[in-house]
Amino acid sequence: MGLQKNRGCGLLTKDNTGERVTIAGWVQGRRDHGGLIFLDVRDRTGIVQVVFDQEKSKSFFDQVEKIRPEYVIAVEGSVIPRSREAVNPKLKTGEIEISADALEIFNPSLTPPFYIEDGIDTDENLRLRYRYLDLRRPEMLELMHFRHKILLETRKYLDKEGFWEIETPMLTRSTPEGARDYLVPSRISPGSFFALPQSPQLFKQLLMVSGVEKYFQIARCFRDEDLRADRQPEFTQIDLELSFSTREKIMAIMEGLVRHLFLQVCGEEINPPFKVLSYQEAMDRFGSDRPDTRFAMELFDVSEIAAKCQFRVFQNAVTSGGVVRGLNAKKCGHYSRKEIDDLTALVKSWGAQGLGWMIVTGDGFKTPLAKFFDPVLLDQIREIADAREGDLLLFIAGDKEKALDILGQLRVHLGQREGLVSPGEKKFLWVIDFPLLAYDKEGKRLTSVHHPFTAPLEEDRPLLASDPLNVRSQAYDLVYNGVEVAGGSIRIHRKDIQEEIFALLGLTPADIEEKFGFLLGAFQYGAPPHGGLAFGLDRLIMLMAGRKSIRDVIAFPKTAAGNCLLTGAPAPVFAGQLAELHISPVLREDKKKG
RNA sequence: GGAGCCGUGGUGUAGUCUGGUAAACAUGCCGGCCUGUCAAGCCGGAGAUCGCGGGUUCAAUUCCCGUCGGCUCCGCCA
Repeated sequence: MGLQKNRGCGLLTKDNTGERVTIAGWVQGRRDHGGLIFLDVRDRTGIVQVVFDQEKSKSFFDQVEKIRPEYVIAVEGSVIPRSREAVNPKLKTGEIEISADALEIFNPSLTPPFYIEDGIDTDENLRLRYRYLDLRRPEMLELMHFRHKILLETRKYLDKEGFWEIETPMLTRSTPEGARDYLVPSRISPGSFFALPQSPQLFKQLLMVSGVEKYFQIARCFRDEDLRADRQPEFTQIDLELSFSTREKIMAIMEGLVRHLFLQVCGEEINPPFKVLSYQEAMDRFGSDRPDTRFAMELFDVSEIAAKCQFRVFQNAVTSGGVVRGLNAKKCGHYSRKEIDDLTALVKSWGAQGLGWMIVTGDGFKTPLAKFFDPVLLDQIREIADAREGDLLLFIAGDKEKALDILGQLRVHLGQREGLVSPGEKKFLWVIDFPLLAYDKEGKRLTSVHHPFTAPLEEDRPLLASDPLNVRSQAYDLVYNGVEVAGGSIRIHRKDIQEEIFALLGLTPADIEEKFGFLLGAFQYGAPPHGGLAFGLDRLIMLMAGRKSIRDVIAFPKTAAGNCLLTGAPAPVFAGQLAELHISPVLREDKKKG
């Protein structure tokens, strides 16, 4: 390599005027005037214009004429100011240009399949197949840089707080519960498999038993479930755990981390402590365990009033143990019948029986329900709903959990539709006191709401035996603008309680011994009280960067079908490889290819 | 596992509903001219069997069925 790059293209300014510099990068574009050729040269710092004059560049001007977009070149020259008319205010470096007197072409380039520039609207298929070109686009490179800064500042902050970064195995054992595992066959132990970790959960608890006291890891996690815009099969967590702490202390440290990241990486001030809501309150007020509190529109309960009205659907809901809850879509009284019908269809798609509605007018309510409510009841509704002229009240009747959930979704839908969220607004809050267990109707058994290692609230422990579904846990979720970005809990550190939980989850003593014997064993040798939390790093970065897809902040993401279009993974392997691993594929008839 | 949307020169789209000369526009690409452009300009040119397979029809980019790929959502994600 002849020419040695010594400057970033985008960093040159008129302060560099007169300097001899060597820049190197990719050709963004060319403007060929015959005897005068302009090239825009781009590297990760930005773009600078290089000018080649036929007279001055005689010895290599024929080379310059061959240069096309995305060629990789180096140019040596002097930084010269542009004349006033020639200044380009759109470029950071627009006040200067480089007058070239030496050129090296490192590599030509085919015409790229899409434009290497920001804001392209190209089939994602192509972007993923040519991911190396997609990442070359400045906005994508900047996202990678952004991600780097968040990782760096995370490490700085946690180090300062006394956390040690410790790596845990990627090849570990499959455990029941939770997501489907990615399995890795063992060559040395025929018929046995490793699993890729869904999270380093058990290892970090063992590190607490080991006396590490404060651990963290930027941990890659794997879950073999279907994908979403904000879900990839392999993803990264900021995972941490500490001993001798409390829920409140852990939450405070995390608030410090979030504040540090926003300040150092985005230059924005956010002010902990964050609001704390109990799960019950979050559900009652917002119909969600991850409420978006950037706008109000809180839910209200009209069950008692509904019980007294003549409308069968409402009456029946309440008498059969359910509820009638509602929300007030402020100033939406102008919605047409069709718009309300569309909302009805929407809530039906979420499982509602129907949608009750009342438009608040100057002299009462416009509603098909009018005949079922006497005026006293309507007045009560008006008060509970804080109904003013021009408002639209919406009601869902049914099972409490379902009604709340549907109203919660409806609330978010209306919030977006009505533009109630002001751009740039940031709302963090904690949700605590989750139920420890939930009933799985399909499997007809109890499952962990968080995970099986989550400690119950001390005061609820007696209920474990008598009323397990009403036991609350010492779990906490961090919610950012209606998205769960982190979750954690104080863990169980006693063998007997852990065994009790496993038993509630339907594991037999033999299962427990086989799958979790190592954990329970560790608890017998002085396990300290401990707890921790994990951030969904990709999701956090996505939100901080204002992106809609997690794929934008992952260098080499998978498609919705879990494929890598760049490498073609997953792919068949040679029969010999399978034989070595003592496995053979058994394809169902409908899954066979070719 | 289910639902919806999308697939037309390299790229982005139009055409498809209402079948009819095998396809239009922009940009990119190639060649020529051009010494102050930065979305350079002017002139010329090449480039698509309309994702793939089957069906209906005298005739299919267009209608039907299937399939593949991408995206979004539900289920799933302790």
